[in-house]
Formats: sequence, C-alpha cells, structure tokens
Amino acid sequence: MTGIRAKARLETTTEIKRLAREQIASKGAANLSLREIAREMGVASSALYRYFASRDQLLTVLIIESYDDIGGMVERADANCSRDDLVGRWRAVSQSLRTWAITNPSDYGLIFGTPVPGYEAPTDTIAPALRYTNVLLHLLADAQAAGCKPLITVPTTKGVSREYKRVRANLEIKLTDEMILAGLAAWAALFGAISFELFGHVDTVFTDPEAHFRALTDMLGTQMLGMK
Amino acid sequence: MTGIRAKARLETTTEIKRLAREQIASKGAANLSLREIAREMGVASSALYRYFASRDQLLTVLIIESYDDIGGMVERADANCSRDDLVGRWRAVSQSLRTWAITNPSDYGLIFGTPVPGYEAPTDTIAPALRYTNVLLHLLADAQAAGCKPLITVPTTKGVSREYKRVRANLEIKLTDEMILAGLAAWAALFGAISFELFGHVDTVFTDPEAHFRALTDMLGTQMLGMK
DNA sequence: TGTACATCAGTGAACGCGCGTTCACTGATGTAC
DNA sequence: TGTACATCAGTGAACGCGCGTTCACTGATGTAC
Repeated sequence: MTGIRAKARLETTTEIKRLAREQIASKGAANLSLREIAREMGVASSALYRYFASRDQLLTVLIIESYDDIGGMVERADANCSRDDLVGRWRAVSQSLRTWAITNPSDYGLIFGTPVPGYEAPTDTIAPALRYTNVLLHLLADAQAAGCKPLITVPTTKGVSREYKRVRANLEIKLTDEMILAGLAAWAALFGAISFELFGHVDTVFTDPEAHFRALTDMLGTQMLGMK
Repeated sequence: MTGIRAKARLETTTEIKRLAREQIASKGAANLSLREIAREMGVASSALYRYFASRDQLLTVLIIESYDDIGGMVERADANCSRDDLVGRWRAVSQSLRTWAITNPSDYGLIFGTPVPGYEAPTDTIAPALRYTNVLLHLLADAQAAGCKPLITVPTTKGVSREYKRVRANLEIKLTDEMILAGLAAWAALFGAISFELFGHVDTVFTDPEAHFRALTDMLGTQMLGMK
C-alpha cells in the first residue's frame, strides 16, 4: 500500500508547519528557525529538507496557506448571506476579517505586517492573495448593479481616473470611480483598524475594540452602499 | 575644554544610530546587529557598549526618535495652516504623514508594522507616540467648536459610547461620539492606505498612489468635517 | 507468496558563518592643584 | 604653566550560544517479478 508512507509524509509536513507557525507567533517570522523546529520534533535538522527545500520555501508555503485561509473565510462569510442583502454581506465580510486576524494574529502579521526583509514573494502567492480582495470587488459590483451610490463623493482628477481604470479592467461590472474610491477607503479603514488593534496602538484606549469595530464598519457600509 | 569629548561622543552616537537605521531598512529590525554596526565603523563590537547599554536600548532610542520625528512633522504641517482652515489642516496633516512614511519606510515599519517579537516597549515611548495622535484630536476639537458635524452618522450602541468616553476624557473640548467615530475611521483609513502602499499590497494596481491618496483624504475630510 | 531491488526518511558530522555581552586592559584626553 | 590623577573611549579575547545547508550513510518501507 502506497498510502501509509504518503500519510506519514502529510502528517510530518503538517507538524512542521504547525511548529513553524508557533515559532512565528512567539519570535517573529524573521527568527523562524529550522533547527529549532527539528529540535522540537526530536529529529535531525537535516531531516526537514526531505519536506521543504529551504527556509524560504517553508515561509512561502505558510504565506500561501494564510492567504487561502483568510480568502476562504471571507468567501464563506459572504456566501452565507442572501445575495441582495448588501449591508449584511459587508458586515459579514468585515467581521470575518477581524475575527480571522484576532484568531491568527501572527498569520495576519505575516501577510499584512512589515514584509520579512530579504524575502521576495514568489509568483505563487499572487493568486491566493487576490481571493479576499475579489470578495469586496464583487460586493461592490453587486451594489452598483442594485443601484447603490456612495453617499459622499469628491471630484476626481484625471490622474485618479486613470489609476482606477486599471482596477476596473479586472471586473465584469464596470465600477464607477466613486464606487472604487469608496471601496478602497472602506478596505483601508478596515485593515488600518485591525492593524492598530493587533499591533498594540489602541491598547490604552479601548477595552472593547469589537464594539468600536462594529460601529466603524456600519459607518463605512453606509457611505459605501449609500444607505441610511 | 569639556566640549571636544562631548562633541565626539554625540557624533559617534549619531553615526551608530544612522548605521542602525540603514540596517533596519535593508534587513529588518529583527536582524539589527551591533557587531555589524561595529564592523562598518571599523571598531571593536564592545566599543558600542560605551554608547548604548544593549541592543534593546538602541532599538528603543530609535523608536522614540521616530515617534518624535513623525510627531514633529505632523505638528508643523498643522501649524502652517491658518487655524480655521480645517480642510486645509486635514489635507496638510494627512499629506505629511504619507510623505514621512514614504521618505522613511523602515522607520514607519518600525513603529506601525509588526512589533519586533520579544521586544517590550518601555514607558519612555508612550509620550512621543501620542504626539501625532494629539494633532488629529485637536483638529477634531476645533472642527466641532466651529460647528462641523460628520456627514454620515450611525446609531451608536451603549458599548461604543462607553469606549468613546475614555477618548473624550483626555481632551478639553468634549468630542461627540459621532466625531470620535469619524475621526478614528479617517485615521484608520489613512494608516491602512499607507501600509498597503508601503508593504507592497497595491504594487500591481497603482502607478500613481499619491493621486489615489489625495482623493481618499479628500473624501475622508468631507465625511469628517461635514463639508461638501 | 517470496524474493530482489528501488525508493525514501532520517542520521550525524561538518562547513562556514553569525550573534550579544562581559572583562581586564591600554592609552589618550581632560581636571584640579 | 606644569604636573599628578581621574575619567573615559576603545581593544581584543573569550563565553556560550545560534543558524542554514550539504553530504555520504543506514535501514526501513514499498514495488515488480
């Protein structure tokens, strides 16, 4: 039977990744150490090279998995709402983002924090990195198709319109400049708020950051989807 | 003359910090190495201990300097505007934040990126960390005093009001819940947008991120200051 | 069903490097009389 | 103004540790006949 070896291999691979995440959580991605993983597994350090070609490759796999994890989570949160409940979808998506970030803070840092210096992300990471973004883009497209317009608009210069053309090109439904701006603003506010919370910039201010986050996303949704 | 030794001391201290920042820029704060600084200075590694008690203390000094640097920059940008030009002040403040971040990307990462693991910020960093925040808070206070109201408001729950009370407590002018929410949203969007840009999450999308940033801050200002 | 051979996981020593911090010391610069 | 003494910057060796990666190897598990 070929399965037993394959199964052991899968288990070992999973264990390596688990310990790697643990290490990143406690000492940071820059200090991820293969030797320490090996020590914790009670195995020679060279043994790990049967599973990962290098330290960088292990990091890459972890990053891809994290992107897929958060992407899947956001997709599911969105899919659980009825299609025309746009406010509900926005709430679900933003809540799930924060929940994921708080549950997996080190993974969040790995993706959205300071890039690991000297580490150049290979092209394999691009597609998974787009999953969570696409959820928002489709939400905006559905909103626009349903007649939503952002409440607040500002006159956009030629320069900005040119930039937004590139964003528009990747979608079936052509978003207006206003909608793109509102969407990006909401997206930035979301990640800004989560980063502040996770990286310890509001520790002294809030005891219940979730309450603030909910109010924040409600406000962003109102602006973006043009409802009151 | 006591000045010559003091002057040399200052120069050496400055040089150490300069090289440290260079290293952080190229290899990340986690890989900051005293020995490498010493090597670059052509000096024994032990010599650095005449200037900094430890690696952590050097990091702390750099972080405090960065907070002061960005704090001073934002304060000056604000001070250069006439007090009642609220939109102008908001534009100046947000522009200066982005400019500083782009000019000193590694310092931005040091402060607003993933915390250096194992490093616990001492209390000396608290006061300088509040400088740039205070500029926004006073801007909001002035806006409210001038009768500005955020355009979009959402019903705030009791939980949120309780949280915002703590923010309110630190200011002479008592901001409304709506104003606090609008301000925090704008602040989060600002740092979210800057982080996205600096940490490479919009590389493939924008060629002129500044144009987008300007539109973004204009929109945030409109919401926050209630003007059209 | 049994045997020969190929595959693969894991070993352990080695290479060549890195690090923060301590400590007894030298020798130059400043200070007090 | 000159001399004795104290201060301070910098040395270089050492302690005790870390790392990623390679390589020839053993021995168990799977495969093909």
